[in-house]
Amino acid sequence: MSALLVRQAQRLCEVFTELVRRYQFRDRDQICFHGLSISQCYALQALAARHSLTTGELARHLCLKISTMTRVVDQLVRTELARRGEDARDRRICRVEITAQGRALVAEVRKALVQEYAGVLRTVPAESRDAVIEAMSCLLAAFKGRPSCRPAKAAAGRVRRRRNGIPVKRR
Amino acid sequence: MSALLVRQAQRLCEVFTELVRRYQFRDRDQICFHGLSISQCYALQALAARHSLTTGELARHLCLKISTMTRVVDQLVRTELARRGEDARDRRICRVEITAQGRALVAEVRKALVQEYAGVLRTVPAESRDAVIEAMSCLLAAFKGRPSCRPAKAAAGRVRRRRNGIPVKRR
DNA sequence: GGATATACTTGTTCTGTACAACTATTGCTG
DNA sequence: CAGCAATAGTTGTACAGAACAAGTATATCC
Repeated sequence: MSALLVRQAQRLCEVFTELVRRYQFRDRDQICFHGLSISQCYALQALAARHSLTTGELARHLCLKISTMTRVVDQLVRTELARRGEDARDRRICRVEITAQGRALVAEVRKALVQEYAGVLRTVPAESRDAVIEAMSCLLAAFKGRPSCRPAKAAAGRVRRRRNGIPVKRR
Repeated sequence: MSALLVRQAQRLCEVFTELVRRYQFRDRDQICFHGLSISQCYALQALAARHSLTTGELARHLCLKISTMTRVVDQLVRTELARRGEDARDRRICRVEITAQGRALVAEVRKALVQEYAGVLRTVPAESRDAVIEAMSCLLAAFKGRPSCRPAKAAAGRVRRRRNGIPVKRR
C-alpha cells in the first residue's frame, strides 16, 4: 500500500470519525424529537422511497436481525405509520407499506434535517459548498461498493445445529 | 433562505444521511470486534488525545449523562484500559486517565479503521482523494461551530423540582 | 456556619437488539 | 407425491446501553 494512501487514510479516519460522531448526536436528537427511534426512522425512510418492502428486506437494509425488525415494524404499525400487507405469490411474506401519516412524518423529519444542514452549510464558504457535497457523494459511492454489515457471525466456535434435531435446551 | 442553499442542503441531507448510515454499521462491527462498545471507544480515544479528563468532561464530549458516563468509565477501569485518579484541587472531581494497555488498544483500533478507510479511498479516483478529505474537514469545521447535543431537554411539560424539597415519589 | 451548588455514584427502569425456539408456508428430491 | 429441508416471519427471553431519580461528598457563597 502506498505511503501516500496511508497518510490520506489516516487523515480521513480522523476527520470522518469526528464528523460522524458529531453528526450522530444531532441526528439522533432531531429524529427523536419527532418521536421516532433511529431504526424506526430509517425503516420509514426506506418505506417512503419504495412501494413496499418485506420484513426481511428491511432487516437487511438496516442491518438488523429479522426478529428485531418484526418488532420495529410492530411499533410503526401500532402508531399507524406503516401497515402490514400480504404477498400474493408467497403467503409467508409480509409486505410492509407506509401510510399517509407515515409519509407525512417522514416529510416533517426531512424538513427539519434539511434546515439543520442549511445551518451547517451556511458556515461553509459559499464557493466551497458544491465541492463539499460532491466529495460526499464520491465517498458515499465508495462506501456503497462494500458490504455494510459484517457477514453474520460465522466466525467464533459456533456449532451449526441440525434444524430438526432434538430441541436444544436453553441455558 | 436562498433557494440555492435549500437545494444544496437537501442534497447534503440525502447523501450525508446515507453515508453516515452505512458508516455506522461498519464502524459498530469494527469496534465491537475489539471488544469495545462505541461509547467505550469514543471515551478511550478522547482519553488518548488528552492527558486526563474528568467524568463530566467525558460525558459532555460523548453527549451522555454523567450517571451513564460513570458506568462506562467503570467498564474501562475494570478492563484496565483506564484508571481513576484524584484531583489535587477539588476532591469531588474524578480524573480519568488512559493506561498503557488502553493506549495500545486505541492504536490497534485506529490501525484497523485506517485500513478500512484505505480500502474505501482506493475506490475513489486518485486525483480526487485530497479534495474529498479537504471537503470533509471543511464540513467538520462547520459542525464544530454548533452545539453537538441538544441543550438538555427543557422542552416538554417537564416540571422543575426543588432540590431539597420533599423527595418525589417514583411512579 | 448553614444553605446551595457541583461532581459524581448507585438503584431502578426502559428501550433496542440478539438469540433460540416455534409456526406457517414453499420448494426440492427420491 | 410424500416428506424433508429451506425460507419468512413471530414470540419468549436475556442482556447491554442509556436515562432518571435519589443519595453522598465536597466546595462555594452569603
